Amino acid sequence: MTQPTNKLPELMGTTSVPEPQRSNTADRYLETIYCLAGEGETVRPSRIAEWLHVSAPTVSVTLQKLAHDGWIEVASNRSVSLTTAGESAATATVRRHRILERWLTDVLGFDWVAAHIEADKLGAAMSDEVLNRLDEALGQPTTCPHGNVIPGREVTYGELISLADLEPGKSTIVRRISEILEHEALQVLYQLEANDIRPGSTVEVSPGDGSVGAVAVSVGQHSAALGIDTARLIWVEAVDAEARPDRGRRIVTNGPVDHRNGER
Amino acid sequence: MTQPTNKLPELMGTTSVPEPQRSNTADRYLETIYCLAGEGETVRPSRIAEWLHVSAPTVSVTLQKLAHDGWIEVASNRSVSLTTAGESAATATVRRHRILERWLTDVLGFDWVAAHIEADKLGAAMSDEVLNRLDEALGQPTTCPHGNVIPGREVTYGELISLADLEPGKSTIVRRISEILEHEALQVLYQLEANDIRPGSTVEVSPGDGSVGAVAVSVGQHSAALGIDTARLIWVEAVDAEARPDRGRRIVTNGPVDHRNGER
DNA sequence: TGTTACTGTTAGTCGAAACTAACCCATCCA
DNA sequence: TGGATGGGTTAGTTTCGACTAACAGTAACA
Repeated sequence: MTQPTNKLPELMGTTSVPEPQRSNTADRYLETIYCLAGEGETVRPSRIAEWLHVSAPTVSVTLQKLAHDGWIEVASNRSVSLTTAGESAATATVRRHRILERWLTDVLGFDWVAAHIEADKLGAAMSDEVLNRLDEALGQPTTCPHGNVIPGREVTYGELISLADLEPGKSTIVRRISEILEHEALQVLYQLEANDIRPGSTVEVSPGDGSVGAVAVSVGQHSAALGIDTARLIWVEAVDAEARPDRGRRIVTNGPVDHRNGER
Repeated sequence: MTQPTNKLPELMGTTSVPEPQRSNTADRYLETIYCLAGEGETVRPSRIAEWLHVSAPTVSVTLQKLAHDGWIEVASNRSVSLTTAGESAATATVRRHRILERWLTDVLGFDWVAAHIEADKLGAAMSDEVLNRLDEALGQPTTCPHGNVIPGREVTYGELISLADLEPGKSTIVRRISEILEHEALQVLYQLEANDIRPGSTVEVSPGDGSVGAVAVSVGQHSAALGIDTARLIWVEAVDAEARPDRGRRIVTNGPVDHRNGER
């Protein structure tokens, strides 16, 4: 919708420059850039196109506009990063999405996939005021249902490693499932939930040796085989914590950002 | 937003004709027509323009499209009415709006005006599934906060008359505040709520005789003066019920529609 | 070194939904 | 009877955000 008519002026906040108004579309792009960067990927136009299911030219033009309006910067190698303003806009949108997911799963009983889809739709339409009251009613949760930290909140746990790197035979706790699945493999996300592979679950990689491109994990009573690409997107507590007491408990304020991966 | 891309096909429901898809804009027009007709007004293009705060040509073109798609019919005297399909689409949208208003006021604590504005934004983005679960969580309310019946629900009470027609000195119960205020005088709506003139409140018209274009009413301890145009939009229980036992209790399924007003 | 593949941009188009300007037509009243 | 007045429509424009087609630059490889 594009009617500027029944738009109430939001007079609260600073008295400085009247922040250029972002469209819903702009918010979706900023959110995408934020999430991709948070997953440790180099953010390129092609990746954004894939993530948002739009064409490359569309991304190209939109990025120009976002750069012109001061939300992002495009480096000479075409990699995209958020400006300070862009970052703060993005965190607001991400926060919105994650709180909504919590509401949809915890209060209304939706599964992860449905909650993600609905949160996407609702996020664009919900005012900050409604969101804040919802947040309060939910008891100010710290993470989304898949364990991604809600910006502004803090979560305490040990160092995280990918499930793909977990030593077989040792059990540990699932902490976070990457947002990448939400955009590229919803059916996988659905199956993880159905197999009870979720934040807080205790998992163990079975010491089977013949696995090729897959890991066998057991969760509670049952077991499941995961593709290695999927396992890489599931983050669990490192089990050698007591061997390295210097690492100890760690406070995470914005998701376990890990830039070691570099590009894919 | 206008991307047809990430649109999930809704395969549930009947196997008949694939109902032409309505845009959010179409829904807003249908809702408007439904409400105006429900208030007993003749629905004309100019009225719709006023209600939605858009220009006359915009309405003209949109109505042509709606008529072409079979949602409405335009009579030779330019009055607009809903087809069966249009009616059912409109009731769905109105239901959505009223349930959302209930949630926003009862659960999140918003005032009537804020709730109306937010419900407008959210209604367009919320899927039926989310709405239904919300409805259930709310205990399937029968009316919106101002007493307008949620389509599909039933409410039982006596015959309604306008507060402007209430005999002075007799006290009665407020049942419904017209939707017209939501679109044309939000500040009045706000003041009514602040003065506790709301469904369920007991009111009495003070027998002052010198009033010109206004009525003085008392609600509980305090009193307030209402413009006659406002009083006409507040519906209360008729007090002569026992004098006419044949009228008795009445079941209202879709708001106390009253066509006697004709045009304004 | 030259072809191929990948990535990205430019140019042009489309549809939705709003707008203004200008015209059409009926009614009312002097 | 002949203007004003007001409601409605037609025509044409704008903005947003998507698209396709076509072109440009760089890297890989034969």
